[in-house]
Amino acid sequence: MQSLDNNALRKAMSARGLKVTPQRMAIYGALLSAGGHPSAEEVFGAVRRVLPNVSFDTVYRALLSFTELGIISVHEAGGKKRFDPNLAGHHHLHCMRCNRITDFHSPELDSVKLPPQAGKGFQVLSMRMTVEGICSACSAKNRGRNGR
Amino acid sequence: MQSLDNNALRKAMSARGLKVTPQRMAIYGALLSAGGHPSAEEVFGAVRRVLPNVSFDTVYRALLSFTELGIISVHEAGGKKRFDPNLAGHHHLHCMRCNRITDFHSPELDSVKLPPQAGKGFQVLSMRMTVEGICSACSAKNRGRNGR
DNA sequence: TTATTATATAGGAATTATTCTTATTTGTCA
DNA sequence: TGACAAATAAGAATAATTCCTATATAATAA
Ligand SMILES: [Mn+2]
Ligand SMILES: [Mn+2]
Ligand SMILES: [Zn+2]
Ligand SMILES: [Zn+2]
Repeated sequence: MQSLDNNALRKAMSARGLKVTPQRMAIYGALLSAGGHPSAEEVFGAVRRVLPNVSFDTVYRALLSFTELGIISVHEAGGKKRFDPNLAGHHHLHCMRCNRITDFHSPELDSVKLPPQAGKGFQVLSMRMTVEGICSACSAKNRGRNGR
Repeated sequence: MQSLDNNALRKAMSARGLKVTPQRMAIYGALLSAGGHPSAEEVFGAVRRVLPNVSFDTVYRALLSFTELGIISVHEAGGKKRFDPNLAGHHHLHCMRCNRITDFHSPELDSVKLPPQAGKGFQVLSMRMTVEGICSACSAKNRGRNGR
């Protein structure tokens, strides 16, 4: 998983006039350590273990700022935002039952070009495939109850 | 745009034990007439012109039911759900500024297969590419103010 | 180092989208 | 037609996100 080291993180922030605060450093670190695609609430929980007085709003705003900087990305799933520090180009499996999001890589997908008439004047920032379905854990649960 | 006629709609509902109510029929119709990828609020506004006493909750629940039936789809964008009656396989451009969602078609994308290790035990229901960026209208706005 | 100042933060309130509750109504099926 | 599970309207409740304001702090320049 490709992400920024502390130095590159500081640089990314100051390059855009954002102050380098202990909160922001810790929040990025917490996002990494949380693993997967955590919600703001989950990142908040993780940061709290390092900075017990950080506020939820600060965490939320920092995550949105990071997104603006383009150093993380965000997905909306299950009615909430999920944050993703993985800078490597990749795609996602999204379970409609438990809302778990899993990465996958596909050189084939990455090389697809947009039909030219599609993006007429549209400035592309990212392209990602989202595969919706039911994860194996959730299918397993049902097997016991319903059948299938 | 591929969608259901009244008859197919009735059939889809009763096939799954859902009652065919005037509200549901009107809500589906309103979703079609609203055009594009309306929010629940927007569909509500459209239905109201036909059934002035329908409640927001009824609209919202109907849209979720339709999604479960698989006769419409949902996208989360800009913090809210956006509903899509277009049954034809297609993909989306999503403007990060105004949250406008635009369809595009791509046989190339549709033919891409998942890397086999990706969906290990994952039951795929749909695959769609989301292209994020800035639409031409939003870029135009900025040209006046900032430059770019 | 110190003073200056634009930003950022904590804490809590407000807002917005979504979901729930309850009393009443209505499709569906026998 | 009659029984009844399911659906609806209306409004309350909840959950996620955003806003407000007083205080604190990182960055910058002297
Ligand atoms: Mn990811
Ligand atoms: Mn569409
Ligand atoms: Zn799952
Ligand atoms: Zn736009």
